[in-house]
Formats: sequence, structure tokens, C-alpha cells
Amino acid sequence: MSALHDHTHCIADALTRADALCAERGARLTALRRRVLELVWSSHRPRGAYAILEDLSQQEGKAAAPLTVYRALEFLVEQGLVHRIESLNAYVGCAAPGDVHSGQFLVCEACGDAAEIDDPGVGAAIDAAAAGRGFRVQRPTVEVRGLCKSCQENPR
Amino acid sequence: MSALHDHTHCIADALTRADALCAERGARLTALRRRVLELVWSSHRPRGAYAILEDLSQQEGKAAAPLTVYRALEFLVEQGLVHRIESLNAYVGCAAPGDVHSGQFLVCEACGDAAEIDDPGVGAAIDAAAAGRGFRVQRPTVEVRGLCKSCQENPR
DNA sequence: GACATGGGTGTTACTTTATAACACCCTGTC
DNA sequence: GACAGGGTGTTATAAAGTAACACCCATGTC
Repeated sequence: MSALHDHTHCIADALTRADALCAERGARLTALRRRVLELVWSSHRPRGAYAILEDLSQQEGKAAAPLTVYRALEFLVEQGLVHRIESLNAYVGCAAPGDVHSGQFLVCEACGDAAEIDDPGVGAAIDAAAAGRGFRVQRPTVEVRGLCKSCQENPR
Repeated sequence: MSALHDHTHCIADALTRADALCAERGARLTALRRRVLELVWSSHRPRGAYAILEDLSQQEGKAAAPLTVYRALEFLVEQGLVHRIESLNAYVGCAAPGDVHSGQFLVCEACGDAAEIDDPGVGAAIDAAAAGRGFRVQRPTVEVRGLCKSCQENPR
């Protein structure tokens, strides 16, 4: 992720794609859900449910309840618009909603960025390993902690 | 995991291996830590920190503090004797402590069992994917949710 | 043996993350 | 307009994890 990229544009893109996908599927991307999606995208980093909750409360001018956010997030995850990063208890906008993919992440310990990758090799290796053991895969989770390229080059 | 296997023996084995490994490394496997390791192994399933805490409290006859368990678990994870399953917030005994491995799990949604695998193909695919993006891997996490062989054959 | 050192443990309080139960209210349909 | 069903609000609560600080005890040193 470049520090210079047009982030506003990138949020707008995500919302547009979400509108299209939900319309196509007959899923209801309500005002609340759309706003939560926008807040998830407000940085490219994984954000906790309670961080989103705070933003939402601020926008509304009054305290929102945790459930409000969790329910919206649940919908967004179901629709594949948002991924949950298990090892961070946090949520991040999906880079390629609509495409079939499993959600693999390279999570940088230094800058907190979580780069979504969809490496066919990793997916295939998991499928093969599972098949060899008679295990039926439903939802693979791959979260690799480490250091991203830019943090290796510019250590703090 | 067979329902018939000699689980007592299997716990004893884990403790013996832990003793040997810690002695070799000069790590202090104190009575408390050893007891927590035993409780982690008390089933083959992932167990939450608070479940272990309850067992411990019962053994002691008085309520133990969460930190007591968390500190012991931290030690055990550092020593590679126990793995944390991120997507379950739970801990499970390591099947092959001492060996270099990353901790890959096939987690059954039906029976709750978490089979540890160490598939070289999966590890290699992750390394390759990361290397291609200039990412330095520190700790890969692979947790595949699905149905284990036995639960596919005997659905409930 | 006295002493200092450092890791391990106990205790209290607290934060963060997530869910349950139930009522109400829109929205689309007939 | 009546109905059905999903979406939202509200209150309370559960589950998971951490901070700060004091004490204890094994170990090594003199």
C-alpha cells in the first residue's frame, strides 16, 4: 500500500462494488451496513469492531451499541465484502469481493498492514493436504505474521 | 483421533517429552506450568483458557486468577509445547514438540477436534507466496475449518 | 550463612471483545 | 390496510485478555 494512493477514491470504489454485488444478489446493503463498510475501509489496516463502533457513535452523535456493529459486520463478512482477521480480532475490507477466494493475509507486525493475497499455490496445497486426510474444507484461514517489504527496508 | 486410544498414556507421553525438552533447554517447567500443560492435554480438543482455569481452580480448591493460566500458557506456547488456535481463542497440546514446524490445523466444525498437520507443501507454498511479495515470514498461521473424515461418515 | 538477584507467582482491578433476549419498526406484498 | 419477515434499538451479560504491584523462592556469590 502506497502512502500516496488515492484512498478516498479507493473507498468510493469499494462502496460502488458493494452496491453492485448486493443488488445483483438481492442482498440488502442498508444505510447502516453501508456506513459500517465505509468505516472498515477508512484505513487499509484491520480495524477492531470497537474502533468502528466509536467512529459510528461519533457520526451519529450518540453512543451506538456493540451489537449494531457486530450485526453489520456479520452481514458484510457473509457477503464477502469484509474479512475477519482471526489473529487480530479485527476486520478489513476485501480487495476482490465477488471473486471466489479464501482470504489469505500477510500481516505486518511493524506497520499493522494486512495485505490480502489469493495465492493459488497456497490454496491448492491446503486442498491437497486436507484431501489426503479425508477432511472436507469449508473455510481455510491463512494469516502469516511477519514483516512487509517496506518495513524491512525502513525499520523503526 | 480414535475414541479408544489410550489417552492417559498419551498425556503422560506429552509430559515426559516436555520434561525432557525443557531440561535440555534450561527452561523451567515448574509445577504450575506442568499442571496447566496437563490440563491442556486433558482432551485432544482445543480448550479455552477459562476452561483450564476452572479445572485448575477445582484442583486447587480455590479460585485461581486468569493471569495464572495465561502466563503458564504463554510459556508453553513459547516453548512450542502448546499451540494457540486463533480462530477459536483456544489452546491445544502440540503433537510434535521439538520438531521445527509451523502449526497447521484442520478444525472440525462438528466434533471440535483440531488435527495438527505439518504439511511441507503448505509451508512451502506460503513461503513462496510471501517471498514473491518481499514479505518476511515470522509466524504462519493455518487453520482450516471444515468436516473431519469421521464426522462426514457419521453425521449427527 | 548472609545477601543480592531475577524469574515466577499471587492479588486486585480493569479493558477489550462478543453475545443473549426481547421489543419495535420499517418495507414489500397481497 | 393487514400481514410477514428482516433489520434495528436497548439493556444486560458473558467471555477473553491485560496492567500494576507486591511477594516469594531458588540460585549464585561472597
